[in-house]
Amino acid sequence: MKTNKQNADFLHIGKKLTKWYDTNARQLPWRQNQLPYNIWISEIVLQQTQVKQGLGHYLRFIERFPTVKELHQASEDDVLLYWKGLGYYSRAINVHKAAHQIVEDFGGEFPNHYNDILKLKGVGKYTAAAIASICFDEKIPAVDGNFYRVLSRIFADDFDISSSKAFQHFSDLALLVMPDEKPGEFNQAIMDIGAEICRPKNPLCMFCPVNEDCMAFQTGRVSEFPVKTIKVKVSDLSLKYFFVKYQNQFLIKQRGNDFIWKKLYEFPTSIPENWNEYIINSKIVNHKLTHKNLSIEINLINIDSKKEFEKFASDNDFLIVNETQADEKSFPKPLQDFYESVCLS
DNA sequence: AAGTCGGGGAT
DNA sequence: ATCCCAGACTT
Repeated sequence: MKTNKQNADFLHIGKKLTKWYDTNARQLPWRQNQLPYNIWISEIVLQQTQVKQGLGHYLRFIERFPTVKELHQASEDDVLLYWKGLGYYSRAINVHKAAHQIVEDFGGEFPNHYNDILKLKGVGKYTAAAIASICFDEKIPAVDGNFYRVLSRIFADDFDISSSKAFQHFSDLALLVMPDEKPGEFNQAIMDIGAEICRPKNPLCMFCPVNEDCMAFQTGRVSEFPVKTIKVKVSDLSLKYFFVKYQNQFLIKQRGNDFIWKKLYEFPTSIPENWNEYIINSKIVNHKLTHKNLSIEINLINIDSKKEFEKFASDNDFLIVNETQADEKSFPKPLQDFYESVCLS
């Protein structure tokens, strides 16, 4: 940290942001109260997810699992079902595990200090800081992508946000700005400013409450920040599935806890040699993930022998389900789309 | 310290 | 097409 920054007083910036939040905060369901459980779920849902995308999942999740108790009692499959289509499925696995931690390690009471909150599965430094500041008034900056962007612009700071040291760097910077009072409101102010005003592209600097204090804006260099050197690499991946039907039933199996689509259900990836002649339809579905371009071949196959169908399922550990039963499982987006299109036709 | 994990939206 | 999003976990 540069000495001139340490000696200067930037607290007035934080106070302006907190004051702005008082009258400009977005009205969001988890902000109606400050229940740790609701704030926690909202934070997990919104990891790498925009409010617009996560809001519906949040509401359905809270309705199905209103408190830690219901989440603790639920099966992992049920939690995954309510995460279907949201992505980053380890979040669902971990949020379920964390509910068990809260019951077994914290007596069913949500931990009320940063260091304890940090022990929960799926809760890292950002999320622990967000919960601790919003629910328990702890003065810890919740440093995320919004912080990187807002602070890098306010200080015209070219520190590489793709560096593993960025978190520490911007945490130090945040403490120069963060007031002692209302830490939760300050953190949420950065979230809202980052989402609505200090946007990645086309920021609305004319509406920013701290544009007078923003070094990037004052020097006309807002578009130069934040600095990010590492680009995303995208690779190609081909997958092959067989949608094996016998009357109104078909076969599924749960994926492993590694690779993509953790613990979601999928169709068989191979069939017996002599079944090839029963394939009645084959289509290619292209599906884009953040780091992969998927090409998925899905073969539709009708089996008329109940005995063969059940033997294959039994020998290879597949689950036999009908449409209603499948609706209670979580499938990857492209497989869900295919399965729905087959059942509709 | 680097790699990996989804899906949707904006540009 | 490319980038970003209320990041965390594994190696």
